[in-house]
Amino acid sequence: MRLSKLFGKTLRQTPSEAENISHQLLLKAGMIHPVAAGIYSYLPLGWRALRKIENIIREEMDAIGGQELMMPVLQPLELWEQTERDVAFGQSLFTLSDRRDRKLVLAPTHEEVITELVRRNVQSYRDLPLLLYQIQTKFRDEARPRGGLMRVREFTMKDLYSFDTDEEAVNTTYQKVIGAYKRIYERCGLPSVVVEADSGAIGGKESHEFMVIAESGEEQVIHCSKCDYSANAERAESMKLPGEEEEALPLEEVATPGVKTIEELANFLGIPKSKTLKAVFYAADGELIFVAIRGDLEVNEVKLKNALKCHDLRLASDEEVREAGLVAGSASPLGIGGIKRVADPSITLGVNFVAGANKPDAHVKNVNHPRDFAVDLLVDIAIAQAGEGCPRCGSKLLSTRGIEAGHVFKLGTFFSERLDATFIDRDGVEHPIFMGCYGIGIGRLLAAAIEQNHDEKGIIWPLPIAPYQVHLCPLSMDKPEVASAAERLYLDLEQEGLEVLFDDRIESPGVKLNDADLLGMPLRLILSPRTIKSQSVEWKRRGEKEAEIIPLEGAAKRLKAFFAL
RNA sequence: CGGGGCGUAGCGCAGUUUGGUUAGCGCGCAGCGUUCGGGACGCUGAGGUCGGCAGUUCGAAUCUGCCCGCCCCGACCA
Repeated sequence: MRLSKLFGKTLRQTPSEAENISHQLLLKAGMIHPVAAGIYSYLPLGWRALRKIENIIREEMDAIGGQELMMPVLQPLELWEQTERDVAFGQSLFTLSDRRDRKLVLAPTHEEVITELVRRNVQSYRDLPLLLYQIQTKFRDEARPRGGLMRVREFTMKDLYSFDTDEEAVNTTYQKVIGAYKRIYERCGLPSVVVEADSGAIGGKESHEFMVIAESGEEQVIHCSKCDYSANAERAESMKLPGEEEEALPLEEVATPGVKTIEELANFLGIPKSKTLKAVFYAADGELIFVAIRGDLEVNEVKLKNALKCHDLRLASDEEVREAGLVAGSASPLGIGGIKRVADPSITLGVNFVAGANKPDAHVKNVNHPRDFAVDLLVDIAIAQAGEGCPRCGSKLLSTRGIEAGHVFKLGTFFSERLDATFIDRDGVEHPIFMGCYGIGIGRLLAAAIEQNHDEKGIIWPLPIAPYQVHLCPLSMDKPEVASAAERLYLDLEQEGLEVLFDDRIESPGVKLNDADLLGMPLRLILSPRTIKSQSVEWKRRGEKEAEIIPLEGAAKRLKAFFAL
């Protein structure tokens, strides 16, 4: 490809709208163009990189027996109502009507359609196991798209669906896919870690995410300093620090004028926050819920949502709390009734807690569970924090940030039961099919690859996903001897089947070299009057400091051999 | 959805506080010439509904109201 003809221009200044590095570099290099919030066009270079990633994914999916197919973006809303996932996705689901006023959705994912498809085509255990995948555009009306390609509303995703006869077979498939995913990230130049994850709106039993560890990542990962436990913070468990051991004392009311927060309470009474009980009110699908947790801990809303099995969860407003006859700021599990009470097990770690008195300006000392109050649900709803104990081995937990580059789920029979996808086993008995699903956001993977592979000058493409392998960069293209040598070398390289970006522009060296660094192809070849004189060409790998001079004669063959490795 | 910031040429910005000729600058773009191993220089030139609508005013990029869009933090998010 001749750079002079390439659609898409590099920018000298970084567009001010971009905050994170992959976003800045993709814009600056002319690889993407914004259309609206979270909606991008891919220009030729960006598109080539994206397609390279797709092909790597295809190869790895095919290698484990996956079969590629294609399903529509446009789907009847009815199908989503059957699994109630129209509710689960809520506002993130793009909906529209056709000319007959039929309700349609722009698919955010394809479990419904594929389950329906498999239902029609699988009858027997002999048809299983089955691995089907597609690379397709998906739509999600994200509340806040961000970070360039990191979180967008229209994106390309590879999703693989697995169909097995039983739990055990699913486990085998699951491990096989995890293996393929590891190879994919590795080939894309991305070190990834597998972490336990929440399964969110998709439901299902078990789920793991592939995280690329990066400061710019949206996700918080909690991992053990000793063993291999690691989990997304929204899912992570931990051993909380224990409270003090002491004799349980009788209840005692204390006046606490003006004290509203846990912070103020601890200061006012001169006790640690871990000696208090925090009370929080939530509205779960509209129902007011009382939540208690030890004062030094925070509520993990994902866990709480899962525990309550609700779709919509938010903090209750002061008004809602007041209407229920309760006092925010001095609420207490003591004597509270007519409302669902949920508590974190941390309320049993320690004794003689200080809790609210359910009236203003007062608290109660020496509160103990279950002596003084009962709860309806005692379940882990606490955020795990660095410094706490690993749930497996007890060692110290650490925290880091990561980009979610892939997500795999064991779905069980959620979809197959609702959409009636069954098979007949060896003994003639009908069972629902066991499913798994496995997704990779390709644009996000592209962005993650840049986040991990760049320097202050620009992108450093990992070879397998680079838009072109070679950046042929002749300086002084207006000199006939340079131009003709460059043209010849370009032809030779293309003839060897190499992917070459040929900067045939007549531009100053500074411009050409800086563009080469910005665009970031793995190998840069320089021709100039100097190298022509010695019948040589300069060879430099992007990301390495040292250049090498090789003879012009046979250079194309040598490159071919280099890339064949 | 809550909080904050921003919207003036393809990109980066000034001008808005205190309304007043033809709205500026740098980069980029076009032409000519000189340069040529890390974003060269000179000359000439093109390019703008000042996000939109309405209002105030003799006069609005500038003041007022409403709306739209984009970015960031949070909530949210397979």
